[in-house]
Amino acid sequence: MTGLIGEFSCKLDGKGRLSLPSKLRAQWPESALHTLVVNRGFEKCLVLYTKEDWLAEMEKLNAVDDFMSPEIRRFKRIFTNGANLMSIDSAQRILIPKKLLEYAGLGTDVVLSANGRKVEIWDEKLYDSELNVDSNELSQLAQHFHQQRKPSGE
Amino acid sequence: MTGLIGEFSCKLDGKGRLSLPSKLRAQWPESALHTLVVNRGFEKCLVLYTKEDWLAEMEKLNAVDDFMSPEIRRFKRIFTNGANLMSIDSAQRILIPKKLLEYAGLGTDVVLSANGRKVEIWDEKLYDSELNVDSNELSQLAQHFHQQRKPSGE
DNA sequence: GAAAATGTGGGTAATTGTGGGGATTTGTGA
DNA sequence: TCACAAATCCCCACAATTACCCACATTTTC
Repeated sequence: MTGLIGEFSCKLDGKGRLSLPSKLRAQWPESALHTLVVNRGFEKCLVLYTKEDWLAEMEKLNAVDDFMSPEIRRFKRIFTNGANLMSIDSAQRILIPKKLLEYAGLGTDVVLSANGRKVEIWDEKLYDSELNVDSNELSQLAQHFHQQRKPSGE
Repeated sequence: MTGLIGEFSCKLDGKGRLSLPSKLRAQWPESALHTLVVNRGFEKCLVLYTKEDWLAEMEKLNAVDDFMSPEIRRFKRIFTNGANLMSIDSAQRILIPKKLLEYAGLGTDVVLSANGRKVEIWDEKLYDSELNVDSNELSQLAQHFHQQRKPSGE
């Protein structure tokens, strides 16, 4: 449940429908497929969860009361963002809302990238350039990661 | 019941009527649709609840005694004041009172954003700018959230 | 290589969204 | 109390979107 794996190339048809690869579907329980949640990602991509996993994410947010401060409300809003419920049709596809298609700049060719409990949906070209690094940059990123990791480890 | 999900683009017609998207309606029991409550939001937006959920919000307020202070009384008054009971018409629309339209600056294009037990109603432009953050600001917000969360964890 | 399962595309019917006419109710001022 | 204007409600009509269905290409499995 917490270890989705896989990278898949798929096509979006003219109606904005995306068929979920069977190898991805197989990693979720049958029942979950009728209540999936898509949302904007922080980068120019979308994120796909089961409803259950999405609500679990939301739990964290709802632990803090709205009355608290404007910043809290804004933060929650930004996170909750464009979440949309959807279910797969008889051909194992989901219909992605227009607004989200635009947000992520999705064309015909897209890539699904599973990781943890979420699946990122990228336009293929953007995905390729996102993953395109030279070794210098990679080692810089690793260093940054290491520094950020320390404080919370204490 | 506690997990409304969805972001919807809708139009307000010239009469101030807003049709509720079917995917939102489907998340409430049929019976609730005839007793919805709209109110001013803390930001420049409106908030929509079922009557049941609204009453639950009121509970929070009533937990604090009126004797406490003038500010308490004023807050309660203002918060309670804007609340309007409404029901959907045969075309699945609600009629939003003029005063509230003005308060939230609602034009033709609005966005409904569901989260938890409430639905926020925003003018589309305001909504877009509310959600538009750069990464610096976002990390500040996240930090703020993190700090607020701690106390309740103890 | 054949059969099964999956991916892709599109047509059509049903549902939903949007707008507006006009009757009824409510509020206001003479 | 009446007349008038404004707001609200109840209809209907059309446009847009979505759900459902089928066909066929492609890939996988045996």
